[in-house]
Amino acid sequence: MRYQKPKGTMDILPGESSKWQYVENVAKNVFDRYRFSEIRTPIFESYEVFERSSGDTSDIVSKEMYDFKDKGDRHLALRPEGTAGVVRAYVENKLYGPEHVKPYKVWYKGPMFRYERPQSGRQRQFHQIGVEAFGSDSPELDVEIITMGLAFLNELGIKNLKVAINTLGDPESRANYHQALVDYFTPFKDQLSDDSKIRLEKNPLRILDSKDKNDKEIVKDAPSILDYLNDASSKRFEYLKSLLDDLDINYEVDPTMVRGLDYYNHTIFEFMVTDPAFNNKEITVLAGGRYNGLVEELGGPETPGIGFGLGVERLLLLIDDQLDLTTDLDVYLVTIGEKAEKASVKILAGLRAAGFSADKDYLSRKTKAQFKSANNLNAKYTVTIGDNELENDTANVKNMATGEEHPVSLANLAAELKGIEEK
RNA sequence: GCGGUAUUGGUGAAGUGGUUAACACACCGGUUUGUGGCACCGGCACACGUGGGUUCGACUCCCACAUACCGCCCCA
Repeated sequence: MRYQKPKGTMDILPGESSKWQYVENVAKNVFDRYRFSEIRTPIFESYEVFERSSGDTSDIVSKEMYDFKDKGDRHLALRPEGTAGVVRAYVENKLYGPEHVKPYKVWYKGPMFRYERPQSGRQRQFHQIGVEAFGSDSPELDVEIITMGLAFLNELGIKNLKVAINTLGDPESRANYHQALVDYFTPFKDQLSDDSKIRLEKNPLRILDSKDKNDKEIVKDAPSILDYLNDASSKRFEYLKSLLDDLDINYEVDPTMVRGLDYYNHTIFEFMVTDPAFNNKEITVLAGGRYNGLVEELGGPETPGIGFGLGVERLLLLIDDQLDLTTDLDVYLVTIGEKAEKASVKILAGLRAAGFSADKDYLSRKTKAQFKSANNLNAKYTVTIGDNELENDTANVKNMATGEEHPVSLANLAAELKGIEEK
C-alpha cells in the first residue's frame, strides 16, 4: 500500500455513492417544495471571509482552518462551513436588491474542510447540506426553516428525532447574559476545569456545554438566558413557540444550548437523534439558527438571515442499510465466437440507444462464465448470439428469472424485447 | 492539540519467537465440446501497515512514524 488518501478523507465508492445521490435527491425535492433554490459557491474563499463571519476566537478560525497562500500571495482558505461563502455571494451579487423576492432562499451541498482529529462520522473533508434565507426577521420564517429540516429528515426515515430550541436573544440580551455568566462563573474560577477557565475568557457560553463533571455541578445553578431576554426578545421567543405548538411539533427548550460560531442570535435549534450507529449516544444531525447581523459583517446592508446545516456523513450512518438502491441490469449480452464478438458492439449500442441498460463480457470468457456473470449482475434477460443466430438473423432471449428462452429477430431486438417486457 | 485501542490476502479472520501463515466467504478455472443460481475438484498472502532495533532467527518482543477507531477539545 504505497499511497493512501489524506488523513480524514474518504473515497466514496460506487455503491456508497448511490446513497449520497439518494440523500441529495430527497434534499432537492423537499427544498423545492419550500421554494429554496440551489446555490453553488467556491470551495475556497478569501481567508478573511471566514475570519470575519466566524469570529476570530472560534476554534474553527484559530486552529481548524485549512488556509494557504496561493501563487499570487492571496491568503485563502478551504471553506470550513457553508454559510460564510453564501453570505459573501449574497452581498457580492447584490442579491439584496429590490428586484429579488424576499426572503431570498437558497440551499447548498458540498465538501467542507476542517483540520481536526477524525472520528466516526467526522472527517477533515466532510460534506454538508445547508439552507439559508435572507431578508426577513419573521418568526414564521424561523418556523418554516425548522419545519423544512424536519420534513427532510422525516422523508429520509430518520427516527427518534428530538428537536431542541433555544434563543440567544438580540445583541443586547446576549450581551447582558454574557456579563451575567462572567459574574457568576468568576468566583468559581479555581474550581472550573482547565478548558472552562479558558472558555471563561473567550466564550463563557461554552461553559454551559461542558462535559466535565465538576463543571456541570457549577453550571447547574448558573443563570439562564431566558431570564436575561429583553422584552422584545422574550416575546419573539414565546411567539415562536406558539407557532411550533400550532404545528404540533414536539420540541424541548434547552436554555443551555449554545452555538460554536459567533454570528448567531435569537432562534437556534438542533435536531438530535439517538442511534445504535453512535453507541446509542445522542448526537446532533442538523443544527442552525438566526444570524441577523452577519450580512452587515461581510459588507452588505442590514439584512436578517437564518439557516441550518447538516453533516451528510452523520446522516448516512443513520439511514444506511435498509434501502434498496441497486439498479437493475436489463440485458446481458452473451457472445459465442469471434463473429458474435464483433457483432456485439453494434447490438449493445442499439439496445442502449433504445433505453435498455446493457452489458457484456469483455474478458473472452466461456459461455458458462458469461451466464454466471449475468446471474451475479441480476440481469433480467440474457441475449445470446453465436454463429447460428447470426446466420438466421435471430437472437436467443432468456428470461433469467423463469429460465424461459425463445428466439427473436436480431434486427428488431430492441423492439422484440420491449414486446416481451410488456407481457 | 492531548489520552487510549487497533493494523495479517479482495473480504471476515486464526495464529506461534524457528521448516510449507489455518479456516470461511468472495473471485477465477474445471467436472468434454453454446447457458446461471446446487454439488464436487482445483487455483488464489515473494507475505503479516511503514521504517528501524533486539535476537542465531520475528508476523509474533522494543522504538518511531502512518492510518483507522474511541474519549477530550470543538463541531455537522
